Amino acid sequence: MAATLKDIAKKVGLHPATVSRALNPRTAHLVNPATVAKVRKAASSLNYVPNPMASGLRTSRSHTIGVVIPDLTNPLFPGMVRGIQDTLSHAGYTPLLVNTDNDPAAEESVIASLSARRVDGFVLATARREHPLLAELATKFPIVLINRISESVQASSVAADEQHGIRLAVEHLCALGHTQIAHLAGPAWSSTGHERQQAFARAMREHGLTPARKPAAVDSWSLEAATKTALSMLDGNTQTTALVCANDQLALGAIIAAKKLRMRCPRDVSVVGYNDMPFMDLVDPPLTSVRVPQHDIGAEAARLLLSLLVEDGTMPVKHVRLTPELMVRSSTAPPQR
Amino acid sequence: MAATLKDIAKKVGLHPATVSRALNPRTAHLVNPATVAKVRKAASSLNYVPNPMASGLRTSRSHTIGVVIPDLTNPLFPGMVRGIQDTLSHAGYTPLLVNTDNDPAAEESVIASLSARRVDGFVLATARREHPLLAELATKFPIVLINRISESVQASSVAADEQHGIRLAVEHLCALGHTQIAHLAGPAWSSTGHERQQAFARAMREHGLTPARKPAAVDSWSLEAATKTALSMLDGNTQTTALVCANDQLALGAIIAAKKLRMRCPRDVSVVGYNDMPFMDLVDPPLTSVRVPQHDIGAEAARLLLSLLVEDGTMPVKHVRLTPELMVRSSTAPPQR
DNA sequence: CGTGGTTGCGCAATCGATTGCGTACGCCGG
DNA sequence: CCGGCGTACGCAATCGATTGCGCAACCACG
Repeated sequence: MAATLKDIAKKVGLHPATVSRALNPRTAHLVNPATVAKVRKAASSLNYVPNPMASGLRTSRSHTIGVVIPDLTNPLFPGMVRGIQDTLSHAGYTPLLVNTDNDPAAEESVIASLSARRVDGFVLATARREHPLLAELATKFPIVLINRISESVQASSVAADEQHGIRLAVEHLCALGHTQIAHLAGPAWSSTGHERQQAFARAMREHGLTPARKPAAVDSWSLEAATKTALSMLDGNTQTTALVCANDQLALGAIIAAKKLRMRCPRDVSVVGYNDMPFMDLVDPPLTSVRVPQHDIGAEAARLLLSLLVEDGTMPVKHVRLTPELMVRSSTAPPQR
Repeated sequence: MAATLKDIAKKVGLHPATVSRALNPRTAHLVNPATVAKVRKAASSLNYVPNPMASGLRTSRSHTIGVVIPDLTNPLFPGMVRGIQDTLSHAGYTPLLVNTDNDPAAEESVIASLSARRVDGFVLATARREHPLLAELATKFPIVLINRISESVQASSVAADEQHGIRLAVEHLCALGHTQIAHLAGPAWSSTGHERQQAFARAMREHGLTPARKPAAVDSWSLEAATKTALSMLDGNTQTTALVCANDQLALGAIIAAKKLRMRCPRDVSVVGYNDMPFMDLVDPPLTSVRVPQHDIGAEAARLLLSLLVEDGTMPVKHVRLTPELMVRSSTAPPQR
């Protein structure tokens, strides 16, 4: 059905090998330019499309990249995925997307199946701060971590500048007049949770403030966990006037908790989120949030991985940090005293 | 590096062909059970993983499926994608996910690149009511349409029962006492837009009502377009007390338009959405919306496609309609008269 | 005219798995 | 003991593209 090199060869009266070289930009210089032109014309007239399985078999490169996401239905990730796809596809690579549901066992199995597919590399958004599985994976494949990073893994990464993002949030609250600010922290096993907590402590110090209370950390990035934790943070606590949350789900949970306690946001407590997921401008109240450049994170990660693939020599590990910005909305206001 | 059939063959003293047969469940019966066991043991001791490019080259089946989505950042789709993935991966297939940005030119190019990858079939969420490209694709590949369908394409499909969904919305509004109900319709080129509009007209007739005004249709599924259209619908129109919107983005746009006109939702106008995207319970006001079973739609589509792949004989075209349910929240209330 | 270097291209092996065909062997009944 | 049959397995071709090797033709130069 589909045309092959042999068909083209027959049509132009050349050997398939010559046709192969003529059609491959990297080897076309070995072939007479006039011949190349003839071959090109024949190829397009036959609607020739190279068979990636055949070339992959020979070269043992599949031109596919495994993209491992904890949960695609978390609106943070589709933007990154699109950034990855846009960049990879321009380079002739195809992403193979999988979910792990934040489950390490599922992660191991999807990584195994992607390896079985002979992907050329990985982009992973599932890193934990301690992550032996990825540490080992990094020894066998080119990999790039996104969003969540891991110092225990010897690999390049692309993420938001958490320090900067949290500082924007704290500065904003200070400028509004808040002094009693607390942090609703993400899970400590996640770099994002950990770094944002550290960043919060530092930003508060920089402003000469002490946190309104010790940070409370949720055990998962879910709205339900956040609601529970925020309830225990806010209950009977009239001091705290502002909450910096480690992501938007936590912020939404905090707002729900506040409502349950008959506190109003932002009147009684200001809340800042992180990530600025879609529609956060339409929730009640519209959420002030730190916007991370999702598409850029994905695109940059893909670019990094592509350069790893060409430089089979060990390119130095590179940690890219992209700058977030603060979207100020109505979940923050001056404290009512 | 990786073990091959030949390595196993050498280890157990058999021919690679025999090993291949022993390891393939479909042909294992041709081999002595004792031999099969021996081969299996050797395979696992060598960590043998079959090379999909080699087997694909020989069999000309890639065990990959193209999944074509208009826009992954639209929260409607990730749920479907996950349903597709969950089902396909259990069957040993890998989805290849691409976006089209609702752009027909982009669609053509991504379909071309998936064909170049030699996918075994397609799941498409990009159908228009007239869609020559897909009609032609259906003659060359097994395909299944999801969410949006197309009568001009000879292919199976899985979608929500729009008739039922819209009826739920209209019934709910009637039960609240509304009689002046209008429809904010989606683009007519989309089956979802078209069917929901038809369904609205019929549901109104069934309740002995006439629409408060002719349906106004947006030209794209975007919040911005919806805001503009809803503004012109509601401006100077004090009759209409309720709006059935063709999806959630349109509903959000309608709410924004109402606010701009100093109408309050639900006090002055009730609004019903469609799809029930994530976080629609947290927008202001919490949106009453028709929930479609996203995961099930994806899973069922994948199942349908898989059965198309085994029955290379022409399985009859099948149109599956899954039943939506209404999530009642606070964007609907009895009319204030 | 002979030598050396370059250019253009063909040959054939190779990647790993699959599969049609052939054959050896064992078992059975006659 | 022989013919017939079925089971278990090997052989070799095949899928389509890539690539090391080498041949032949060509040019230039001494």
